[in-house]
Parts: sequence; C-alpha cells; structure tokens
Amino acid sequence: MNTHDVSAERSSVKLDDVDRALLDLLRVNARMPISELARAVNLSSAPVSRRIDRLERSGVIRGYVAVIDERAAGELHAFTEIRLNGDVETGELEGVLREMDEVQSIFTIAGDPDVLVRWRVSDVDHLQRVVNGIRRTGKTSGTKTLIVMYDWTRGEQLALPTHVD
Amino acid sequence: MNTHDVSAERSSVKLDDVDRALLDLLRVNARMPISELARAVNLSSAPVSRRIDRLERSGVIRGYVAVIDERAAGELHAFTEIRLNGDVETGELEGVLREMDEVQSIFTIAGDPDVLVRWRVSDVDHLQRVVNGIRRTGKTSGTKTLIVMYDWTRGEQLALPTHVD
DNA sequence: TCTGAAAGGATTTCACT
DNA sequence: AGTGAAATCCTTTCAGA
Repeated sequence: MNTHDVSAERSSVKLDDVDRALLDLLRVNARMPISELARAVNLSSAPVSRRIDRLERSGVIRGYVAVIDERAAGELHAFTEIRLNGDVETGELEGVLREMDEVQSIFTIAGDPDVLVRWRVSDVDHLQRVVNGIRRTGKTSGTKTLIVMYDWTRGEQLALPTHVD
Repeated sequence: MNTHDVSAERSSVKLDDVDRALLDLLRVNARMPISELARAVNLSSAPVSRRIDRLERSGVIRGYVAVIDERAAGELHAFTEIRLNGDVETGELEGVLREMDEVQSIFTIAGDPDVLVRWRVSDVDHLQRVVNGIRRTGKTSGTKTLIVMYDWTRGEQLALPTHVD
C-alpha cells in the first residue's frame, strides 16, 4: 500500500514501499537479521543490507535501542511538563536538559506546555532533585510531574526471538 | 487477553555489574554485535551471549526497537493525557488502546491524569479522529492532547555503527 | 561460570543481469 | 536496482578448567 511521502520540507529522502516495510519490521524488532528481513520483503540479503545502510545514513533510522524493564533495573520513570518563561526559547532549556544524565527524552510541544521531558531516575527523592534543578534554572514558569506506574509500548513484547519449533 | 502477562519473575532477577554494563550498551545501540559487547566488558562472546539470553527471557530486556525519524517517514507524533471516569479502571481503557494501531505507548500515571498515550498518526485529521475515538468510549472524563514538534532521545544519535574509512 | 575452538549462520562484497 | 556466490565475520554450542 502506498502511504505517501509527506515530509519533503527538510529531508530529501524518498521512501518506497519496501523501505517502509523494513522500517515497520525494525520498529518491532531492531535485532531482526537482514536475512529474515529479506525474506519478509521478498528480496535477497544484499539489497536489504544496502537499503538499511541508506536509511541509516540519511537519518531516517535514528538508532536502535533496547527497551529495558525499568523496575527490574531498579529505576523509576516519570514525565515533567514544563512551561517556559516568556523570554526563553525552547533551545535554551534543551541544552540544559541534554547535559543531565537523568533525561531520557525531550519533546518540544506545539501549545501548552512547551516541553515534555521523560526522566529515568533511581527513586522519588532523585526525581525531586532533578525537577527542582530545572526550576532553579529560572527559565521555567511552571512544571507538572507525572510518575509512571506501568507502561506498554507496541512491539516490545513481540520483539524477542520466539523460537517456533 | 490478559493485560499483565509479561515478566512475572521480575522479583527473582538479580543483576550484577556486567549485566548492567551490557544493558547500558544495548540501550544506546541495540544492534551492537555480541563480540563487541564482549570486548567492552572484558569477556569472551560465549558468556555474553548467555547473559543476554537470560536478560531477555527474564523480561529485563523487553525488546529492541529501531527509532525512526517520524517526519522523514511522513508521520506526526503526539501525546494525549486522559482522565478516566470514576468507575473505570485503567486496565479497561488499556485494552481498547492496545487494539488501536495508532497507539505507540501507554503510560499509567500515579495522580492526575490517569493515563498518558503516545500516538503515531499520519496528520492532524488522523489525530483528531483517534482522540475522538477515545472520547466516544464513554470511559473518559477529559483529554488534553500535546502535538510533538521535535524530539530528542538519549543515545539515538550515537547508536549507528561508526565506520572507519 | 569462564575460555577457546569448531560448526553453523549472517553480512557484505563483487561480478553479472 | 536485484541475484547468487564467495569471503569475512558473528553467534552459539561444546569440551575442559
């Protein structure tokens, strides 16, 4: 099916249906062997290898990450919504946030709030410290923090090699 | 279908320093070869292979996902905060959400809101349709949607294999 | 639980279509 | 832009410590 290339504004990348199929497969299992991807799109390994290389170099594939059970790893996850002071640009806070090890993701939002941050901390005390750290920059006019109790992401439960004998 | 089927043996998992080092490496590059991981932790490949297998089976590693540039792929990402009606349990809505292809992640929150959903849609019309779909379930008392303009996640920019020319 | 070696796969390159 | 074969490299299993 032909879902269309809407982007075009900044990226000169053209994706065909095979590229999109590969992306959908890798989204669900980033460790899927090239040989298996090739079988899924009815090609041999060589062109699939080259296509993935092209997708990586062009920035369409930004990376491959393992998803870890945060509680098994003894961690706490949370989000903080941040509203910025009127004279502060999002880029200013982003620079601060990227330097903090506890920051896992930063989302710039169209509307209110201005920024959404995902934290990876050891406990609530740690969370309080990092959120206070953001407040103390003087760049924010308000924060609201959401503690994650449970989370689910598409693909994560199917991603492991299930050996069907 | 049951909602909580994964990693029941969470409490019986013990991680040593080598395990934690492997997790940190895989978080940043899920496609890193076992041989390279082995070098990084000063072991041979065999035990690293077995350790990762154990981490996968015990549910500590939940999966491996490729991170795609949504704009290059012609997509729009957004979050919706959901407040549930007083008589609705989070599990009820979760069941509905998991069936929707547009739902990428579901976070159950301690406090207000009750649930945070991450969407992957083709455009704002599509977003409006899926959010209205949630409203029409009658399970929610309020929603607030945040459209992502830009996002950054730790590790994603270093995750690609650095090749020597 | 590790090492080292060997077997079996996977990936990439290359000549050709 | 894809195929098939060959070379290289990776992963897993197994014997031994």
